[in-house]
Amino acid sequence: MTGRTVNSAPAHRIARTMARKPLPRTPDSPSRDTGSAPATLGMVAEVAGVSASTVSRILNGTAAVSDEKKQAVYDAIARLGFVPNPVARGLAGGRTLSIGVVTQALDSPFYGSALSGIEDTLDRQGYSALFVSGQWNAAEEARCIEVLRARRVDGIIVLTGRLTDAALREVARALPVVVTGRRLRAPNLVALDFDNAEGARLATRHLLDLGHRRIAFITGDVNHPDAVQRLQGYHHALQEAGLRPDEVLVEPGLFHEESGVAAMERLLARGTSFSAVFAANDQMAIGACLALHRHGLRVPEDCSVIGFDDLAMSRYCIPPLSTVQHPSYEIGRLAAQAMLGLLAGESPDLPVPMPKVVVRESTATPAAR
Amino acid sequence: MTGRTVNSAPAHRIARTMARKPLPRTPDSPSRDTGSAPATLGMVAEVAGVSASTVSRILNGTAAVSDEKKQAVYDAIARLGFVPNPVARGLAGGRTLSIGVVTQALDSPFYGSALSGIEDTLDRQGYSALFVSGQWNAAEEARCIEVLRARRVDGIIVLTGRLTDAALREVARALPVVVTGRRLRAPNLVALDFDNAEGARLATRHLLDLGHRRIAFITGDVNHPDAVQRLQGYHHALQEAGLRPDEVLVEPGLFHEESGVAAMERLLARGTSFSAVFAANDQMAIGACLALHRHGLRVPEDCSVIGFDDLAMSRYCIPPLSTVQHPSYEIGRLAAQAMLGLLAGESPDLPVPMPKVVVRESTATPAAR
DNA sequence: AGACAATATGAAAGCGCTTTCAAGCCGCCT
DNA sequence: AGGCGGCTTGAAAGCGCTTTCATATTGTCT
Repeated sequence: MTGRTVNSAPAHRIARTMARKPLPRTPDSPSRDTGSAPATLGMVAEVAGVSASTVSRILNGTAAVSDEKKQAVYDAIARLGFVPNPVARGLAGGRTLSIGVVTQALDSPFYGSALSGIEDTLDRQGYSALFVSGQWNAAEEARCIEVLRARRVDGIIVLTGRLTDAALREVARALPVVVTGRRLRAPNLVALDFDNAEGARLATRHLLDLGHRRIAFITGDVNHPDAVQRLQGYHHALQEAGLRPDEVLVEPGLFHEESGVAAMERLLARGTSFSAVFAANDQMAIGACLALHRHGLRVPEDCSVIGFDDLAMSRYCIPPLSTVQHPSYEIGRLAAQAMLGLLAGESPDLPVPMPKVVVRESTATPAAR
Repeated sequence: MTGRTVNSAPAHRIARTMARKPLPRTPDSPSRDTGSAPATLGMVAEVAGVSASTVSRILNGTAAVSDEKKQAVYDAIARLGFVPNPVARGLAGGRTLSIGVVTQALDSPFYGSALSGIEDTLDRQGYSALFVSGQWNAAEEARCIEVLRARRVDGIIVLTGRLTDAALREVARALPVVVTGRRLRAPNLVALDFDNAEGARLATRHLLDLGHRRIAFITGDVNHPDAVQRLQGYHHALQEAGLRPDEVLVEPGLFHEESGVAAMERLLARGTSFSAVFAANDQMAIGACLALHRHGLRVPEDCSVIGFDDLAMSRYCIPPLSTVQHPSYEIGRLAAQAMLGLLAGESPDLPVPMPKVVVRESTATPAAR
């Protein structure tokens, strides 16, 4: 009866079909709580001796209900162990109590903690997060958003991402949107922009203050807005100090460790001197440290290194990495809060923390020569 | 009309209520594709001149349909940009094409990549993953599972976790379950057990082979099954080598970097000699390295260090960390595959990769004294 | 040629919940 | 005392889709 064969169906269709009613569940002992089919609102109504509408009203607080019935309903709910079905709720009410989150990678140390911040905040309000990763790719991101919309999420949080502002605005016409890592004004959308340029300026400034003059910079992926802002901050600090940026000291990176070692290798191979390097994120800074180490150069004695992001692990590098605090967990939390605000019909205006440099042991006064 | 005030409603209720129809969406230009209400199956049916049932059948391949109508329907789908609503699908069909994943933390380098493996695999089959984190806490995990069941996921993947086997079996009575990090047989459940003890034995063995005799061990959180298995493996290797485990060399840790430095500090403070240390995971190994560094001890010259997990970053430590390969992405992938298998009514039996030691630069022959 | 089995299709009944809509009740006003 | 407004409540109509069930069409067999 269940194992109907469907020849023309694609593979996963067959799977779905066969999976139907996977457990014929023994239909004995009618009202056991675990194992038996979950209670429905209708069952609660019946047990409580009221109508479904009343139960719904009590659940949602959408209308006044007499205390007497309220009590009866609560009792019935407890007795049946009833939990409202969010799927049905989503269909009927148009809300699913779930928020889509477009991230770039689930396994990135930076985004990971932002996701954590989002989850914690949302969960507290009964919302669930649906994470999908865009793999640093605009097309993929667009697909993610389609998936999320298809799943009828109540709102979408985009962590940085490569979509155009216009695309985001378009999405916001249908759904509240919170986006990090860019400045953008649009109805039904809030942008949480972390001041990357300022952070980069501070990092460079820290190096300058220590007395460094030849400061190399390892950029992030230049397709990524954060990367260009950080480069600007680096330039800005240099100019403030009356230094002329030297293109020879700027090496492209891709935001991951390997690109950090590669960039440092190139810097070293080139033979230009520098006494410090600023990497556009901690992962590349760590890679750069390793490359220096391989060349017998000590950090910070022979070369100071500063990163960006202040990943949890940066505190445990050898030597512990000086870096710029980029509070990802906090940013995740703020993004989630902003979303909750939007959902509540407000136009939240949350203060994004300012970057701060965290001085640890990878930066020092340049060696006197 | 929309801004009805509901005094008795709790805060987030109000939010929900006010959020209704957040965009009165300009009801102009009737059938634009973006922005206007998404197409429904009914609309497709109408445009194609067939019944809804037929469209559904085509979509699901649940019955033969004439090529002619099929074509008409495909055309209509394309024209309207129709995407089936998974919420409605979930309600009607009992399936939501979503899989719940109970993890311990979203921001852990180890779990992060497992999640990545799960997402990649599931996504390819049209499933979405719903990640919730149990924060290393059985009660919280149980709550997570409740949330997932309430959301009517089609199955649940539990990454390790602290739930009892019995609890898991119980969950498996209602939903297919895949669990990692334990050995367990039950209907409708597959357990993917990585051989932690063997991995630990190999790591210890590696140190022994190098000539180390006094090998310290930093355990993981002893409430965590992985931790005890790894301790067993350590003991096992010692015994194989005819060495008597010395309790003085075993220090408890909590699986994170800070606990690694603390454990190493205690080891050092104690004054007992050892020429190598095996930490139950890479994060603690990294912490241990830092503590050694702070005491002016070099790795591996003064003390060899080996970790466990082979995190992406371990390759970039200074020195690059020798460790045991624990392919988390692959494990995530396998877990997802197992779930798909279960959903297809099979009893998948997937081979979990065996641990392998990865020798890098943090382990070496003990210094001759 | 008539009967019977396939085959293709549509109508309709849900899935579990929200939300009008309308009705029943009560108390208060003039 | 009659009527009107406010409160509580239930019936019923969906939300968008799947899945019987029944009906029409065709083909096949004797």
